[in-house]
Amino acid sequence: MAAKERLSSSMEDYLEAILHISAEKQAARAKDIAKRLKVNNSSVTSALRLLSEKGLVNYAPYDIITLTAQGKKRAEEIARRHETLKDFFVKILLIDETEAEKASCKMEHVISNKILDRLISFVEFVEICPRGGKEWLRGFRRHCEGDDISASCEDSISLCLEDLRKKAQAFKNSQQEAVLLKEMDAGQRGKILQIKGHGEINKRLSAMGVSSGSIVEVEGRALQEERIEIKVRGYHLSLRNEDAAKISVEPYN
Amino acid sequence: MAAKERLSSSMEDYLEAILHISAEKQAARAKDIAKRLKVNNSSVTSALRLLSEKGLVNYAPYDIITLTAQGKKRAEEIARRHETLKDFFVKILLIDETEAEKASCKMEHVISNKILDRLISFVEFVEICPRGGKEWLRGFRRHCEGDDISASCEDSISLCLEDLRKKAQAFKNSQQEAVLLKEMDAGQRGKILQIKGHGEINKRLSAMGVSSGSIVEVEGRALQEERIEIKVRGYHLSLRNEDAAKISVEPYN
DNA sequence: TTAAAAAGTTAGATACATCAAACTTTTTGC
DNA sequence: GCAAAAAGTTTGATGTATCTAACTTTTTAA
Ligand SMILES: [Mn+2]
Ligand SMILES: [Mn+2]
Ligand SMILES: [Mn+2]
Ligand SMILES: [Mn+2]
Repeated sequence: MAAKERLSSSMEDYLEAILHISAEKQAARAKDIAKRLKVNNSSVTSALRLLSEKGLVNYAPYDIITLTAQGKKRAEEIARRHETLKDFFVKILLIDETEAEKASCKMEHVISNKILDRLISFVEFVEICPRGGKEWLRGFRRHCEGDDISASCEDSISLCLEDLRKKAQAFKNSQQEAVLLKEMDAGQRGKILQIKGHGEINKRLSAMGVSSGSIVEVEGRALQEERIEIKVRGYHLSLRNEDAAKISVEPYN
Repeated sequence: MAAKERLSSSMEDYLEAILHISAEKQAARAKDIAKRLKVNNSSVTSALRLLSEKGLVNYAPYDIITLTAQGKKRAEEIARRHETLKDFFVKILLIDETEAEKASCKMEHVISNKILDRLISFVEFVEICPRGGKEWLRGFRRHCEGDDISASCEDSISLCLEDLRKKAQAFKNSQQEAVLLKEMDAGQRGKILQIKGHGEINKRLSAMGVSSGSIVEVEGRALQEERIEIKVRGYHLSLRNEDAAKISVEPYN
C-alpha cells in the first residue's frame, strides 16, 4: 500500500464532500460537489482527476463518483476531525452552529492528531467530571455574556456544593456495577473496562486508540436491534451485538 | 486607509517572523527570516516585495527590513492569535511546548475572531472559577494518562469539597475591595470595574474589546516603575501609571 | 584596498487552486 | 427517436508559494 500522502486542504474538502453526498444520495455527481464546495464545475473535474490518480476516488469521465476503500477511510478521518472540533466549539465554547460549522471545516485541515486526541479527552472530561458538567458551563455562559464572573462561579458553586456531593456519591456508586456494552441503552455513556478475546473488534478498536479506559457512548441501534451504534474517541462505530457482548463497560449515567 | 486585505497564511507568517526578529535584534535581515521560516532566500525576496506593495513592510533591495505601522499591527494580531492558541494547548490541554508551538502556528491562520475570543474567555474561566483551576486540571491530566476518570474526578472532588467552600468564601470576600490597577502587583489578576474618563486609554481599550468585566493580569513594571505591563483579552499592553490609576479593578488573588 | 565570503536578487521552473468560455456527452421530455 | 437542457470536460488564463541555479551587491577581513 502507498504511504499516506499528505493531502491539501482542498482535496480533503473534496473527499469530505463526496462522503457526505454519498451518504445522502445514491451517488455523488460533480455538480453536487461543486455546489457544496462553492466552486466551479471545472475545478471539480481537476480535483477528481487528481484524487483518482491517488487512488482515493473511482472516477472516469462522465461516470458517477464513488470513494475507494482508501478514500473512504481518509474522508471519514476528516469528518471525524470536523465533528470533534465542532463539538468542542458548540458544547464547550458555546459557539452557534453556523459559526462552529464554518470554523471547524477550516481548522480540520491543520489540527494535529495529538491535539485532536486531547480535545476529545477534554470534552469527555468536562462532560463527565462532576466538577464540570452543565452547571459549570452555565457559569461559563454567564461569564461570556459579561456577567460577573464571581456571580457566575458563586452561583455555580452554591448550586454545586450540595449537588457535587450527591454527584460524587452517585458517581462512586455507579463504579460498582460493570455492564456489557450490548446491554447499554441509547444515550448512556461509560468507561470501557475490558475487551475480551483477540478477534476483529479488538484489532479495529486498538487501531483507533480505543482501549480499556476509553469513554464510550451508545448512539443507538440498527438493523432490527442486531447492531449497536457507538461513539468512541470521535469515531462512530457499528458493532454486532455478538461483538458488543465482549466489551464490559462501567456506565456513568 | 486601505481596507484590511485578507493575507495568506504564508504572508502572515512572514509578518510574524519579522516582528519577532525585530524584537530580538535591531533589524530583520532576509536571511534570518529564511532561517526562521525554513524557506529559501529567494522566497523571502518575493514575499517582501509583496508585503511592501501592500504597505506592510518597509523594503528596498539590499536594504534592511522593518514593519510599517500597519504591518506591525497585523503582525501583533497574528502573534496574539498564536499565543492564545498556544496558551490553551499548554495550560488547558496539557500539550508540550514544542507541539503546542507548531500547532498554534498552523491554526493561527484559520481561527475566527469569535472563536479566539471565546477561547480567551474560556481559559480565563477555567483558571479563575474555583470549580475549575489547578486541582481540576490535575484531574484532567490523570484522565489523559489513562487513569480512571472516576478516581481522577473523585480525587479532584474530595480535594475540592472543602477546598471549594474555602475558595468560594475567599472569592466572595475579595469581591469587597476595589483597587486601582496602578496599585496591583505583578502576577495579580482581577476584573476591570471601571475605566474613568474618555481619553486615549479608553479608546485604545475599547477598540480591543476591553471593558468593565474584562479580566486583566499584571505582567510587570517597566521604565523605572513608570509603566505597568498588563495582559488583557490576549493583548499585552504597557500603560503609564497615570493611566492605570484611572482603572479600578476587583482583584482575585 | 581589494578579493573572497556572505547576503540578497533575478530568472525560470514546478505545483496547486481556481476561474470563464468553448466544447462534448448524457439525460430529459415530448 | 430526437432536440433541447443539463451535466461534465477541455482549454487557457490568473494568482500564489515554493524551489534551484545563476547572478549582483554588500560585508568582512587580510
Ligand atoms: Mn474543510
Ligand atoms: Mn469539514
Ligand atoms: Mn503561522
Ligand atoms: Mn505563529
